[in-house]
Amino acid sequence: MKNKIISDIASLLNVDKDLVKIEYPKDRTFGDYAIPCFQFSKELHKSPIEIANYLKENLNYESNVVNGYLNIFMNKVETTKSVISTILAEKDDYGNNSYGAGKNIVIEYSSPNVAKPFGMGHLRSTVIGQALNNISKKCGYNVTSINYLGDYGTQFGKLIYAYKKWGNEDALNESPLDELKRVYVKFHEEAEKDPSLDDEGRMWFKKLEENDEEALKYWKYFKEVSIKEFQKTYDLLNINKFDSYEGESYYKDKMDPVIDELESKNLLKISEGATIVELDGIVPALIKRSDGASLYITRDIAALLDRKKRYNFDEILYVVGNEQSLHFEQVKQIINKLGYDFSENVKHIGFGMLLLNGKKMSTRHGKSVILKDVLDESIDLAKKYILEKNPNIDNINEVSKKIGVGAVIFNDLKNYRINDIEFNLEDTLRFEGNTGPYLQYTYARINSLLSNKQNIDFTYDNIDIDENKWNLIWSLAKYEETIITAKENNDPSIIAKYLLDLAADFNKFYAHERIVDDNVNYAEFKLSLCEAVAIVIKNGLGLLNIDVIKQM
RNA sequence: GUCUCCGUAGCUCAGCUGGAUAGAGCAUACGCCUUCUAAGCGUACGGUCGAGUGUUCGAAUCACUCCGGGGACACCA
Repeated sequence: MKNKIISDIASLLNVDKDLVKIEYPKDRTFGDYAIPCFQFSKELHKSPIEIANYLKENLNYESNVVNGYLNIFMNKVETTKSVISTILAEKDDYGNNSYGAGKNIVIEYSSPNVAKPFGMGHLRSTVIGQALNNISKKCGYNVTSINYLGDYGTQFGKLIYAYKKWGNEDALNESPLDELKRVYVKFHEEAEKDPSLDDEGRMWFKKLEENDEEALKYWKYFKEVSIKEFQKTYDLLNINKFDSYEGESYYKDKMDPVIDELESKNLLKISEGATIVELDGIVPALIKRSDGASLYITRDIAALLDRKKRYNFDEILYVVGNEQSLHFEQVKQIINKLGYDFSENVKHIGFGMLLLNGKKMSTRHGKSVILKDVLDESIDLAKKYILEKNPNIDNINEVSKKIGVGAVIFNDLKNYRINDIEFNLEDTLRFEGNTGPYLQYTYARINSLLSNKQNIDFTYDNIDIDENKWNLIWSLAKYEETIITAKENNDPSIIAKYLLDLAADFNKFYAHERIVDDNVNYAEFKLSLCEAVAIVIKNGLGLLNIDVIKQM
């Protein structure tokens, strides 16, 4: 429809299609679409009002002219028929589109560190990445999800040394991650007093790189127990599996060819004993330490080239915190300098930090906040609130899990991802206002209405589509383009905001008239509208990886 | 110091590929359940869009400068 209006106007005015802008009026009573006519003035040498009036006279749409805008009104009955019948027919498939059809997209996200607790620091990457995964699939992309586990690096040298020195096997068997965390924290405390420990750690990492048997044995064990532990958190978040769990270690033997390639293209320089690549406008990238050991960026380049070969992606998303933006700039420049042409399809999907009382949630010195603990706490709090509202509820454990976890996810996704967010469990779980529970409540309310639906054919004769209903229907009609906008911006918050608006439209409609009407035909129409809303809320929350609840 | 992100109502934030009187939620005050879940709906209160200059028919939105805050910046990832 949008495209048809644009081409109609472009051909009528004989201007380029790109010059025609179509937007939604600020005030919904102005119209359904608005075409500002100011930009045509220059080219056509007429006033915007004249042009708008000319369009009104010559286009076959119901419209009016205000302040240089042409406001277009849709045929309410026809649009309503089409929207409701489409949604009820397509259900979970409503909003599926071909924006990314035939394209491969690789998304790297979550990426917790082996041998460390799955901390809050990885929450944002996990939920944003999973949402982008769902959204991309909805847009027709062939998605490959990668959990780039932090299973390699100097910290493993430190950890092996620390475990050998202070570790306790019984404790390790009982609660592996706690014991590993304990010795790791111990290492940092001791290293502050005795810096030579850092050298020991580096030495053990070097052994690991050289496939030393003892080092490898510890490393494998640490990884194994960690992955088992992580899955408990993923289960809570409804994340089944990733297409790949190849972590940094996978690229252990794939870095030398990259270094050779850099060498052969004369990009390497030695500076202060380290091997670097000089870049344009930004600081040089350190490829090898002065002791010859590899660094993060070297692996990332190896991984990127490897993934390009294996997945032949059209686009690759790295869902990693804002603080790494320089790193990804370096990676892209190096790829360019190596002569590859896909660096513009490498996208760093940055996000702000989670703050606790205005401060960063830290992982150093054992102060990390464990994600699973927070989710469990959220579930408990949700349970308490739900029982206050509805003491006789069925399936309290399942409901509080869905609300508690959903609230945490929604809180993370509702704002533009670049911004920092203050994490406050009380606010996150508020059952009023712009929250996950508000959406789940709206869904449950509709669900209870739907028991009155008879699933009979109804007609649109004598059906009054007033302002509240029309706003709701028009919102439903915008779902698909909202998904595409979310993908274009790689920003799940666009969906979250849409759902809040949709729920507000529904609740307004619900508050102002009775749905189960004495007139059976009218009731059936309204219940069909309600069902359509429920389908879209479920569908949209699904994209955010949040479950709905039938009763709460 | 350099680069970068951010600065909108008391608080948390939308709006930012320029467009019509700057919008929500929370908080505060009041109102709406003998009928579908009041976890809802409504009314009121609340803004020099950090400051300034410029570009434009038009700037919260773009450019530049300044102020304030966060982050990154060589052997961590």
